Amino acid sequence: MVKQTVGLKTLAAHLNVTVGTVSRALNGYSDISEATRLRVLRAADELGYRPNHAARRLSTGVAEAVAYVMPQYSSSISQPFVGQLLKGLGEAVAKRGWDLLVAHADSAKDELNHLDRLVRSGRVGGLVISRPAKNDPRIRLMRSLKCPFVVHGRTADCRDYAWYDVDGADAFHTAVDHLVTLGHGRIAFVGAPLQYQFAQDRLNGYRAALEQNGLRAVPEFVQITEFSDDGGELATNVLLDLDQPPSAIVCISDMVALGALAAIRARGLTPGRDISVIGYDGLKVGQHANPPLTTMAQPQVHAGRRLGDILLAIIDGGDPRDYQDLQKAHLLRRKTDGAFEQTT
Amino acid sequence: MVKQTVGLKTLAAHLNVTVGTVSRALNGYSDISEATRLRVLRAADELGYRPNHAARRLSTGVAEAVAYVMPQYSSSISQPFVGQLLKGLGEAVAKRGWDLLVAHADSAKDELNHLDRLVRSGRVGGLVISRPAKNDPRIRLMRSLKCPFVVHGRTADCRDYAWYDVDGADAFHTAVDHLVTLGHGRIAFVGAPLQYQFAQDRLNGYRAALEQNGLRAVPEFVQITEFSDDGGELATNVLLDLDQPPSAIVCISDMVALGALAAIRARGLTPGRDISVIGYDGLKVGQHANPPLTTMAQPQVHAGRRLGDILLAIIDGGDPRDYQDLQKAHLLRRKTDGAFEQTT
DNA sequence: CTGAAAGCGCTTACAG
DNA sequence: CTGAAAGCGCTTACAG
Repeated sequence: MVKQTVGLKTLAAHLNVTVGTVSRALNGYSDISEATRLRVLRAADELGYRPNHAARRLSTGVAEAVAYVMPQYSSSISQPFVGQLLKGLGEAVAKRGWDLLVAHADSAKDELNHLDRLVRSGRVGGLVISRPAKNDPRIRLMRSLKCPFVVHGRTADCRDYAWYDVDGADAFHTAVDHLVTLGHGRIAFVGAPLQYQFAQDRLNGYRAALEQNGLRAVPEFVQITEFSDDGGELATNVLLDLDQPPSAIVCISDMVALGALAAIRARGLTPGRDISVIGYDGLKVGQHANPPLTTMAQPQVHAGRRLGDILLAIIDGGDPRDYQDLQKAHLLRRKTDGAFEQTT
Repeated sequence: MVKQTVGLKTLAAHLNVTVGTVSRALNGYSDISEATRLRVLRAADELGYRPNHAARRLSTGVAEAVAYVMPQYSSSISQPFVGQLLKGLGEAVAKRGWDLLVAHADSAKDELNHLDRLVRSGRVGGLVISRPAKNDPRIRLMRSLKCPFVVHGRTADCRDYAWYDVDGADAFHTAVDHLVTLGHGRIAFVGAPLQYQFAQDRLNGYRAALEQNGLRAVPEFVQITEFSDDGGELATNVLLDLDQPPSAIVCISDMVALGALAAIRARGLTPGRDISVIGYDGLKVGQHANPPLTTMAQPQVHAGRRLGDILLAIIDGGDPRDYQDLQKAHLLRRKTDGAFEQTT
């Protein structure tokens, strides 16, 4: 509603030149006399000129904006990193004076519609998609629209697009190896529904490590549950009720692990002594758990910043396949991993 | 970069009418024959028409977008709620087909500049500003630009604009009252720098409750520290080192309270028995603390949704003073509040 | 080096 | 009820 008070026209009149000249001076064209350029720049600054964004976009056809697609799986756990990510992303696009939009939808279908509208109406010139499903329709959509995008995470086949991910398979392999070193042989996995690739990756890592360490894969030791502390608590209770319960549990996230700790404590057992637990994420709050949670910590690379830089590079014409960034998580030992003790 | 493939022109040609007619049909003008409207709507749907956003904005002058200004104080604690808030805000604006932008800046000066650009270039038609300082320059800016805005929180003088806030003074009054009921007389406050109004409000509530309960205000019992768990730990150590330490501590946030618990445990004391702690926020993770954290929980009203609705109402011409929403927090007892025991 | 003018894709009075 | 046309505020070949 704020009426555009000073536009190119005002500026031009003020300086006794045409709007074309003002525009070229402002946009750094080379065929403008230094004197004119300076006069224009000064006047623009003094009068507080702000180019009308819509007009420029209509004229140039470039959106000067990208969107972040909020993860659908919005349980408590997903929240902490959203703020961080947005901050980094914002920084990356701000360097160029571009805008950052956030897109969100309740149902998958709404989301596709929303994204289609966003890119086809010319609102955004690129997208970052987070937490993809195994065969994510959003990725197919962006492909068909030929819209630049980068994925935070990976799908089953991730050869042909840009992505940034942390190696979940490797992380769970490491976690299991660590527990084996501590003497554990009965190691369980508490995971989330496998439609999300990250859930599958982490399970794969667990299984591979079991096999490589010559451990038998006990079917009941794989519990798929809700991606939350409550889910973790439920699943852990099932594990503890087994005739032969595990002596260690790797959890798909710190939040799930927090639930596992609660279940263990509720039985009068001590996590880290009677049964080991390792989480994933490296959340700061894990440090305040009871006892402090051992976890596979994600590298503190600023994922948002990196995703933004990648997206801009692709928009500039870079080959998406040149931007595939796989980070490793590392073991952060706190107090919930301990040596196996042949008590019972 | 995706060329606008089907525009009004394509549609018009396809239907043998003019673009004006198509536009009017699409926008629900009343002076269009039902038959034409249907034909147009169908064709638009079939051809997958998406109006060019920039063109429409240039033509109508309305931005069809609002921005959320990320809080500057971006320590770990601020993150959890950002995701939630954005989701609610997104829902509110999506109902109208508007976009949600996020703005963020490192320095206060950058931020003002950024916001000025955002509104004066016509990118957004309204703003939600969170966590205001006592006399927030962003609010002054929006006023001078006559740009609609709603504040998440309040400043010292909040009579003339729209806001949504939780009553921090009341919450800390309640917390202190509760501790007094439990027999505590030496109650400390761990807070954050007072440039932020919420920090001042909560301190005010603490002080008012002290006075009303006839308790002496001990200057050393007010500790201003960094807004984080580390800050809470530091401040609590100072309190415990006092000749006459407090028997209870109210903390400005759950994250700060988590730090307080760590400091207490480190001395072999038991929170909730030897010394009581009450946090603020009602974060789920507090439940997994050692022991589970008693806290003043914020109401589960969807703040983002509410902020969005308020902003849109104001943009529609509503009087900002009609949209001032003060919610109350409530005491959520877990395990860190206990009766005072005259031991020492 | 600068001016004059067309064009980006919509919306919306104004005729008829 | 529909058409013809101006206009939103920029950018950018094209002349000169």
